[in-house]
Amino acid sequence: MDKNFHEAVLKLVKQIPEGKVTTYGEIAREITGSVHAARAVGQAVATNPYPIVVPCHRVVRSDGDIGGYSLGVDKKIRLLSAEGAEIKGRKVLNFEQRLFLFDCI
DNA sequence: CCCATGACTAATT
DNA sequence: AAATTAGCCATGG
Repeated sequence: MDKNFHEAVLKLVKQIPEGKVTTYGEIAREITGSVHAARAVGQAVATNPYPIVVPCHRVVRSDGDIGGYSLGVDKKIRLLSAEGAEIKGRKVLNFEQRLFLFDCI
């Protein structure tokens, strides 16, 4: 198995500071260089790594939508709210402002 | 190698 | 603003 991709994703996700979020596209661009690899990124985290150990709940969609979560979207919203991120329905408020970008993409 | 699937994205209608 | 289409990538059967 080539865990390289999976591991790379987890590594980046772990770097997301509390209260901040990032998008699947950014992670994809950081690893593969293609923003369209976002699906692959989704697959990587969807296989349920270590919940909470890896803050996968800080990964949202490019348009500010929550996206999904292994433990349920509700749990994701809960966690984000607990970190100070306001959630409206399925969207993150001021999401672009809380967006955490990796070192010079 | 081919096919189907998914926590995606961008563009179009 | 919501729904559809098309593109792109890794994984598993």
